[in-house]
Amino acid sequence: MTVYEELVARGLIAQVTDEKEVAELINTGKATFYIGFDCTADSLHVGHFMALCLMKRLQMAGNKPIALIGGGTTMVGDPSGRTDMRKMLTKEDIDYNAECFKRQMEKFIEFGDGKALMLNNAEWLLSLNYVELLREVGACFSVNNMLRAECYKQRMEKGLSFLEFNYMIMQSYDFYHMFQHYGCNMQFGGNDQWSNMLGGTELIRRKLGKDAHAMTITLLLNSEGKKMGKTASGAVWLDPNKTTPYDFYQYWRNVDDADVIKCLKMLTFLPLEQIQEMESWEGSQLNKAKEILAYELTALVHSQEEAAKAQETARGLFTSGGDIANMPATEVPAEKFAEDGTVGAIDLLVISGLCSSNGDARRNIQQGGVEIAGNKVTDVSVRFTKEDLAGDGLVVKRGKKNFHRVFVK
RNA sequence: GGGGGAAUUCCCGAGUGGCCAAAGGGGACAGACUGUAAAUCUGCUGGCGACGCCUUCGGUGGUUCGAAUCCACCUUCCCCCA
Repeated sequence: MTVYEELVARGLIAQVTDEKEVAELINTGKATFYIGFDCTADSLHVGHFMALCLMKRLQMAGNKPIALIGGGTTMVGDPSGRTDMRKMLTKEDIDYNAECFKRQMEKFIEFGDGKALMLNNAEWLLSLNYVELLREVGACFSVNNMLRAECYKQRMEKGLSFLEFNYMIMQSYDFYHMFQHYGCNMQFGGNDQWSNMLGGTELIRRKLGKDAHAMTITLLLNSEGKKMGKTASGAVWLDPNKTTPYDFYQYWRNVDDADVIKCLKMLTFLPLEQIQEMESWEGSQLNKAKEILAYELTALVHSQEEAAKAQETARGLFTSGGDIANMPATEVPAEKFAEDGTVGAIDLLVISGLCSSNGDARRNIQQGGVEIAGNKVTDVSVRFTKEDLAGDGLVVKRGKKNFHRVFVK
């Protein structure tokens, strides 16, 4: 099976400019391709992870990846897939974010020995001269065509600033620039980037009369058509300080039945044959597949060790007995104890972060959703002593899946 | 540049002087049922030392006993004309 065939089989490919040529290039290791990452946050998330995996797959096949950090494009802000304008980030924020991205990427892609490049488009975009750019590049773009692009269409109702309108031009210029200076002949990106990417191939054709290629990665959507990797509280981050390995593991452990196989194919490096075998699994058997998915991804993003820890903790909590050593834990500060040396159940819920306020904690208790040390708490006014919290402390549980250990030293 | 309209709690969206912590829906959360799944049903959804108090309806001032609601100015967005 060729690399390209494998990508197709895994469901990773959404659109390509010219299937035959793209397949030929990447199968023979002749592609120098780039994927752009705009630094809108201080950590990469699952969406980026997919892109990094793709880079890795292609790198293993002998192609040369360029990870492009969008220090320049982030100054403009990509309107694709957005219904409103992004918050404008300061130069300092962007630089900081770019630094964070860089560190995280180095864990996934091997950059030594010219095996891969990491570039920052701030390098060439920020010094562009406006009028010069308009004449050089602007003349190659048709506003009529741009307005027809999917990424702008949905903004026609809510409004689109001129700043954002230029995003496509910036991204196209990136490709044009790297085509000339780094021999970059292909661009990959999320499917929502398609029109921006075509802007680049078109620009290269017009300015240089040469062919460049583009390929988009299928967006990872769940069975309800929503982007995966998002929780109520935001994205699932790769930075362990923003999303702990345990939470990361749990996110994948909890995907819908309908999405497990797709995730395994698209996100893990497990051989396809092995995944195909799992496809025949049904009902509660799928739980096994979810565990594999969660373990594999946690191992890839964090480490084998972290994955094993998360798995052990989860098994302990959800099945029997349980190893509470790796459960998220918080020390109860001395000032939280009343004069009689006790803390209330409500305080413990808030201190542990399981509930956002006293009211929230009260509500959860009243609805029968709280357990402390294995006993259901039904009385809002239950209190605990320092002795109760000594040693390993107490395991506080909110709902079915949220555990936290609280203790005193 | 001229004219018209909009901004409400996590989101959508009612509310046009007291009955408003603010209808309804979505989402989230909790319970039952389950497989750490889905579907369904139920509850719940600003904060607090909680029959009370405090903060909230784009911002700042004002009118009033009383303002999400009225007035002025400002900010942002939409639509029409240029």
